[in-house]
Amino acid sequence: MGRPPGFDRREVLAAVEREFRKSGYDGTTLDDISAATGLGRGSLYAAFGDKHALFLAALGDYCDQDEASDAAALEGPDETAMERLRAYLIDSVDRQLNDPEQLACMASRFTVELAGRDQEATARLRHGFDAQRAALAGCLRAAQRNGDLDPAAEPVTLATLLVVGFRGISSLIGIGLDRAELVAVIDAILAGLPRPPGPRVHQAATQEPYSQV
Amino acid sequence: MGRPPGFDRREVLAAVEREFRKSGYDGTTLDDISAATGLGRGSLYAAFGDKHALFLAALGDYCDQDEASDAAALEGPDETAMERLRAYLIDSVDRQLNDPEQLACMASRFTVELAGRDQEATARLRHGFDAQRAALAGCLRAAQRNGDLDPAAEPVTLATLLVVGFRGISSLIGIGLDRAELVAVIDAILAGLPRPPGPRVHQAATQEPYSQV
DNA sequence: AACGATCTGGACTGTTCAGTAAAGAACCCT
DNA sequence: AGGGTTCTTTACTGAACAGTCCAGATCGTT
Repeated sequence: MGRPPGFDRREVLAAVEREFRKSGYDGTTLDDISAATGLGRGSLYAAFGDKHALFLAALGDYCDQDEASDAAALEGPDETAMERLRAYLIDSVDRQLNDPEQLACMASRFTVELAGRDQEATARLRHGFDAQRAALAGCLRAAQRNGDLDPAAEPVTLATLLVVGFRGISSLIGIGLDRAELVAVIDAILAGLPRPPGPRVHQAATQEPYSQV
Repeated sequence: MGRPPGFDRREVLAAVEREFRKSGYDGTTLDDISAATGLGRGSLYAAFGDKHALFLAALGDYCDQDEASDAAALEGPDETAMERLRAYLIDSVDRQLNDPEQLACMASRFTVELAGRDQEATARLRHGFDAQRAALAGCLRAAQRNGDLDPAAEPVTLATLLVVGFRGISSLIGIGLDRAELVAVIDAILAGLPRPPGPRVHQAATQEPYSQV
């Protein structure tokens, strides 16, 4: 038994992830990572391998956490499914807006940057997309059971629509859309989800959002 | 009067744009650009300035064309406004899917990559966003005049929603969503736009899309 | 307390990068 | 047809890059 590592793997990967997220894959140098983590290049290579392996480790760690937190945020009783959906979207906007540098999430950024170029990263991102969509579809099914959503609607298509909205919003925050506009878009998306047919008259333009902030 | 340039500026900028779009700003080298355009580094520097200026020129040229083609595609009689809207979204998907490398559009890519880092590029991208949104809002107002859309709805918010969808779809093509899924999402977005209140009963989940492919 | 295995960090290497400069080729005008 | 101006290409430069290596520090074990 020799000397144990003097760093926490999760903490290091979080710092690495942030660097990559800030400057992109090509724009991040090992010196940047070394400065951000406080580890020398030798330590980084010994612990994680080369730059690409280090990136994949950070991406994997990020996706794991993201998938778990998405599932947790969208899990719950059928009665509040629509509220969870709205809170999930608003929260993701707020998290990015409150970020000191308003960086887009790892998934939004690297889906665009690495598609068709880094197969391993793309595969991991695809898995993350499937997980996010599945969590959203589960929440939509709960809403259907509660009578908030048309039971004839296809949950996976609507979940894909929500991920599309999520990614689109995440990328557009970068050019300076403000919170009020984004919240209005989120409410317009949710207002457009198909309501169940029945006695309640649908008046999309004037209806109340599912919950207020 | 000396020797005139032996290249067409638009053609060169189109090749430059494609290189940047493929590999990103940091990932594109002047050698790549030199090979793609057939021009030496010296000619490029003399004609456009340094790498950043060259990028801005290519971005500006791309945005100019994009803004013009968006405006043209969405202009037309009120009666077919909804059809133009759908055709516009479907066309943009098809253009990207038929691209030999399925590259995301310039705007989608660099909005994410350069936000908070390149102010000049971000300003140009913001201008492009505003133009795209304005063109969509104009088309939505036409749909309102034709009675296809709730006159109480706010066209700019809905136009923002459509840009969000546009950008989200563009980025998600990269991880392998197929055309059928994307068309279903587009139809779900359009089906969710608020219909005018009135005798016609709204049954979102089962209604027909505005036109079939 | 001393040993040995492991971690650590800075120096080193070959490569590639953006940008420059100068020599040579091509073209318009007179 | 020739002169002058502009374009084009090649070779060059200093900096920055990813990745390697090794001497020294650190800690669990015996």
